[in-house]
Amino acid sequence: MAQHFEKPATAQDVADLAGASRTAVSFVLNGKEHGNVSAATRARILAAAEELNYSPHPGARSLRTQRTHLIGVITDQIASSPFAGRLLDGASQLAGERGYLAAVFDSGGRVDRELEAAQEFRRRRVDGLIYASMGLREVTEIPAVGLPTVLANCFASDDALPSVIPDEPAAGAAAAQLLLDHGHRQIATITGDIVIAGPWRHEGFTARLADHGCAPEVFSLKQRGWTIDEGFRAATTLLDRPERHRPTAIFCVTDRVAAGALLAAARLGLSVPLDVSILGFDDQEELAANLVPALTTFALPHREMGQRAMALLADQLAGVTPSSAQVLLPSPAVHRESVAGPPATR
Amino acid sequence: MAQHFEKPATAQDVADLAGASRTAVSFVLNGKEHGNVSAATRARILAAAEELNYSPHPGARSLRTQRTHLIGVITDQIASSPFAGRLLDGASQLAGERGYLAAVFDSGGRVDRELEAAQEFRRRRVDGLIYASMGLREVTEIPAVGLPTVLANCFASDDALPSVIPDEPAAGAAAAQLLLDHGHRQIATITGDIVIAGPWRHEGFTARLADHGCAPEVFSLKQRGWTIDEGFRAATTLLDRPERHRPTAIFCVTDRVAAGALLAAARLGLSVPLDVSILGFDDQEELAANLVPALTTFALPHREMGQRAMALLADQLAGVTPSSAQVLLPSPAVHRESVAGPPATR
DNA sequence: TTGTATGCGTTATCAC
DNA sequence: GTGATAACGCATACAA
Repeated sequence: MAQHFEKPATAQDVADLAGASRTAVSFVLNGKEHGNVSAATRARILAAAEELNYSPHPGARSLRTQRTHLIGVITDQIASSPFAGRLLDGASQLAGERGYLAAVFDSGGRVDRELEAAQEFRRRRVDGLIYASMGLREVTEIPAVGLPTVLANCFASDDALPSVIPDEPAAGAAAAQLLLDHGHRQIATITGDIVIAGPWRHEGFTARLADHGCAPEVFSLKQRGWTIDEGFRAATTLLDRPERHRPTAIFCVTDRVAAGALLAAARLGLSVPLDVSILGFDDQEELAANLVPALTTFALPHREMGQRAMALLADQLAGVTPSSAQVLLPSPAVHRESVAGPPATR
Repeated sequence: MAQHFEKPATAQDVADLAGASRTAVSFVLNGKEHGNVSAATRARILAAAEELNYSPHPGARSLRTQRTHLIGVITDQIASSPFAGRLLDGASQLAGERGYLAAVFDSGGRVDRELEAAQEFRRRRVDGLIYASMGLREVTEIPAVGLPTVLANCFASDDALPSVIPDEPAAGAAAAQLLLDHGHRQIATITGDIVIAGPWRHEGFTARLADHGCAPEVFSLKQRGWTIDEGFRAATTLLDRPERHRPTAIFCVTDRVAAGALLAAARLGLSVPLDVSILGFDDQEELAANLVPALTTFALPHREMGQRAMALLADQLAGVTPSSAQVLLPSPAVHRESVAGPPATR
């Protein structure tokens, strides 16, 4: 079965080899033979197509059908984010399964390049657009209106466009539940409102705690945001106390912050998770898994967001109207070593 | 200047509006008006095209010209590598500048998916292929032979395909020079042959040192590879000695190894860079910049590799024969805090 | 200098 | 059941 890449075969070639008409070939290969074609010719056509390694010329097809089976993916910064690859990979993979090809254009967060991307994709006659963001955010100006568009990891203010985003409150609640299940009652959080996800996570977290008659001590980061350093300082404040006033568990809004908290605990001579449990969020590659102890955290569903967004778009292009404007995806827990029960003495 | 995305205009529309022929339109828009078209009609055509926001239908064009202006990029794992985004972004950006659109397919390192990708791209009638690897490596089986192909961050055994890779020996030499320039003479290296880049870097490093009558103490990693843990143990061996037998600088084959070395120094009560300088390699995102002290290292030219590979391919598609089969790119130093001069007492 | 005609490979309509 | 035939939008050889 040698691969020959010489000159691609045409439908006419297939028809000739099969002793049939182009019409028959087209019908068979597109599954439109509604009893229009005999089983015998059908078989011959299939065999001929296989033999010639035939695949229809996408240009010709798009000329006729007005569809390119191309999807444009516009991202901000996502190409240089540690999570980004997974989202893109999920989107690309699902595109393949549905007969589409995904082309990615990274805007680097610059609006002018987003517009440029949209125009380029329009020139290319893409069938639809996916607009993906590195961090969860609300998006106001979506370029390239007029093309079917789905938002991934971002959402439109007015829900004008379908979007798929992580269910942050649910993840916060799951985080609370995890700590409650381990028996913790004296719980602190290090949080912040630098990005939109922070408050949402926190809301779900405190709500679930409240369900169990518990209220966390809240340390709110007001700095520029999310750094290891800030986590270190915040955790030092929370932990540098007599044992009975010290939280037995800290939920950190971010793995970076959690890394700082781990450092702070070590600096104070506290063992994690024996003296205090530390729970992160994000499952940031190369960080969470390599800390000592390895960080228990929650993984944002980046790959799944890419997949679902593409699936939504493919459905829409197939004429299926989306059941809901917004898809919420769970962030599964990643159990590692930084969370255990509270100290026996408490 | 409202954006109207209704029905794309055709060349005929432009011709009608300009009061000219389709031929003239085609000539003007493709720069083929070799004195075939009057300046007046030329101006009218340009104005009409602008007015209608005209862009030629790529399907129709590809049908006619047998070129899709599409480039397929096949990667292994690259979508989930921290460096990957930069390479892809560089390739994608340069593709845009040259009138191409890059579509990425991640094989996840699995050969069957590489073949699948090549076939999909062939079906799509891409004009050429870029084959990009996450880590520098020799590549044996390139699928989709028959299409113009350029290798990025990998190379073919027989140099059958043009490739663009980092100049590892030169980078090693630059690392040596950096330490020499700071006045170091008692130098150690932590290296290994787990990936092909290691020995190449090391070779350049020792050669440059030899030029200055210097020979490093070599600690060769024989373990599975590249981890922080291994770096820690290796550096402990090198540093846990009386001062006069201790190297004043260590060149680590990898940032991960350097991170371990930093830890080891801290554990031994040695200050970096006051007591010992640590030099890394890779400029691994989220790691090198966030270590304490921030790591001085070398940045692999991922973006540039993507750009150059795409440029090479575009040249080749334009009929320019590549000047050399292999392009070597430098890895610039990233000066941070972990390298200084040797202690004054030495 | 401009216009006309043809073919690229498909799909789909419509007589046969 | 099957086989001509038109049309999609563009580039270009050739006629005017």
